[in-house]
Amino acid sequence: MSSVRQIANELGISVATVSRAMNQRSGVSEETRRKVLELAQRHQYKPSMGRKPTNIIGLVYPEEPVKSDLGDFEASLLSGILRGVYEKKHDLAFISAARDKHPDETYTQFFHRKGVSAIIMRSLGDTSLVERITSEGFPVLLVADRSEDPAVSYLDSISHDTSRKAIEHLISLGHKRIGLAMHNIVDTDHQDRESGYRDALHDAGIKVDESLIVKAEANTAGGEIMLTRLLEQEHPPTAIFFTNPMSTIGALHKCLRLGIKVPKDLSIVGFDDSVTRHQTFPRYTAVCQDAISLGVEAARWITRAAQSDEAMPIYREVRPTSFEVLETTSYASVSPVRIGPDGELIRTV
Amino acid sequence: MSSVRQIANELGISVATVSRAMNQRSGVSEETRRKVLELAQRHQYKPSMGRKPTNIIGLVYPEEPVKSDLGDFEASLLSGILRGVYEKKHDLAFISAARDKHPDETYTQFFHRKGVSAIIMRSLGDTSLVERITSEGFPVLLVADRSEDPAVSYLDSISHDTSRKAIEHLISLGHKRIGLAMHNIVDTDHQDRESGYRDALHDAGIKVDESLIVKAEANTAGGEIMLTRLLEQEHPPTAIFFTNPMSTIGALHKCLRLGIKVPKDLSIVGFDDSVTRHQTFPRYTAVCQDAISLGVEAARWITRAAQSDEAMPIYREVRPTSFEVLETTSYASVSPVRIGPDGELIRTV
DNA sequence: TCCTACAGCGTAACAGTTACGGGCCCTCAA
DNA sequence: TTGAGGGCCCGTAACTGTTACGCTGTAGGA
Repeated sequence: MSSVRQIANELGISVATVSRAMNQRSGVSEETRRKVLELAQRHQYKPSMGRKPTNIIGLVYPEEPVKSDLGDFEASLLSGILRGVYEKKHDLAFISAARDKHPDETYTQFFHRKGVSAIIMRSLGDTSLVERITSEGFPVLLVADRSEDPAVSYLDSISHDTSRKAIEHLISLGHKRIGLAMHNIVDTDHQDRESGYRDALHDAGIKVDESLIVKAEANTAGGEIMLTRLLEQEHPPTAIFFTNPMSTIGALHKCLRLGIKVPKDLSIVGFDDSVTRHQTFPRYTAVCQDAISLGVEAARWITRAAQSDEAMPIYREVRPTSFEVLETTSYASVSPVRIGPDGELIRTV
Repeated sequence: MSSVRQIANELGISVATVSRAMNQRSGVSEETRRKVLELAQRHQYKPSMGRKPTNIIGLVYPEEPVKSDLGDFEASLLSGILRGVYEKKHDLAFISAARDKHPDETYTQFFHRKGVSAIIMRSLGDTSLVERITSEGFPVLLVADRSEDPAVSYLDSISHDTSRKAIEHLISLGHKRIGLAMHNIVDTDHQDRESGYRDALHDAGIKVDESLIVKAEANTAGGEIMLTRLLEQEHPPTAIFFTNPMSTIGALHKCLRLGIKVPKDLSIVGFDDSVTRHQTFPRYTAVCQDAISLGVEAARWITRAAQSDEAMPIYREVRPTSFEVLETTSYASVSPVRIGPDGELIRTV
């Protein structure tokens, strides 16, 4: 209905100018460009490229560039997304949201210019971008996070109940001082895990000791740091819940290096996005989410949204996680270990 | 120069028919379609989509669908490729080579139809596809493998010399019976590592014992299997070279579980694509390749190839790997351990 | 005053795609 | 036998967006 020529007529300019304005080419005054983009937005203009429909799904990260090392979670999620997208005969393109978007053009215009008909978004803690894109009416699915905005569709996994179950498991083994080692970037997932931790302790009548909650980066170094920080305390915990796979790995290796026997001296509950829990020594008890199936499901929904012409109903799903007991949790130690000022191991009597 | 209308004229048909034939739409007889595609290939026809240049780089895997779990190497490689592609203001799309390519259309036509101007390919052991695409003149770079075909451009890392250095390191520590644990899918990388192993032993005057060379899948289970198979022998090795990160991890954990002291009882040299060697206990001595920088470099070259109009000169580079001594190699044990029929540990005197 | 340079824009020709309709052939019923 | 329908194949023409080329006006300097 609305074409380049229509916009040109309405503004009393030529189609060439409109096209130039749309594609960030030179030879257009800033004022004309702004008017064109503004009118295009009002008309919900979609370039239809000789009418040929495109079937590319975009995968958008807010950061630029994508952080150098795709973690285990991102890799598993991507595997799942690829599988789902291929199943529906679409392709997948990585799109950088920040790189070459013109400030005056809307995200809708930007994605159309890239030939992308719908996107899957990661938030990494900041959901403002997905809310803005949703408000433009462009089909977008937030994956592995949630948004307060009631218009945003998302697919997340919920770890509150399972985290709570994990802490209850520890309490049932006699643990009373339980540490919580979290990612220092707060998203809803980590809030979930923290509230599960607090609820379990509260219901068991154990007062939360804020000094037992530590935060660091979600990598092996962060795991070592958090373990050390917790065990250097005068009254160290007898069990720790790590909310991230990499920090769990780092902590387990630090224990091996220091001579801390897991689970005899210290019980550890970790988090797993795929099969990492089976690849450590000892295999760790974990709250598990299935990142692959999360990706598959996200891809299935977004391909449907890309194909349907009218707007999809808002979609919100939180998938349950599971709790798997392996080899790193046991009865609370009667003589908890702590780390001395020189890094040596001290057994409290 | 050659347009849809030109092809239509030459065949005495209409542009609509040509367009339909190109895009796998119905309403064209098979014979006409074949004639159109054949002539388009002869004319080196490139659809130029209203003259608008596309700048999407394709990432192509021969298998369909992409194997469910992107390994550490694939994830690191992808990180690097993304970084390089973004740096050059291009986008990256995953393309499935097998999914919806029409048998009669060439790969060049297929990629143009997808809006992809150049591709990076993974081989997974079979280089026939990249050779075929190269022969069509489409810009393609094979990454992390090599091809015999002199027309194929590739970027690989060579591990022969470094593998040899690793074995020489073991020999200098007094090891004489050294096991080789390989991936059961043979590509040039693994051939490299095997020949480095053989050359080092040969030059040291040690006869290769074929029973010390075992193969399995490149995952943790494969590592455990290979370790077991080697140590069950009557004259077990005192050191093992694992040519894959995941099998190295599996073997190290199996050692912890069995009570085999590394490196006192058994020395292990592993392989690393990123930073895995620092995330095990003990940290393992390894032949290291940098998958991220491999990806960055591949992306830089292919974006240049995508932008230049004429064909690029053939590009071939093999990047060196490095050898890093960490905590899993030491002097050859005087009383090598072996695994008994019931899985128990036996110390040979 | 005249010349040059450049930014901004329009005309027209180009690219590829598709709605519509028209032959052609086959089938089936009157 | 003939007419009606229907499906396949294809062409005409109208549509999409893009760009080479040239025009106009303005600013600056010789």
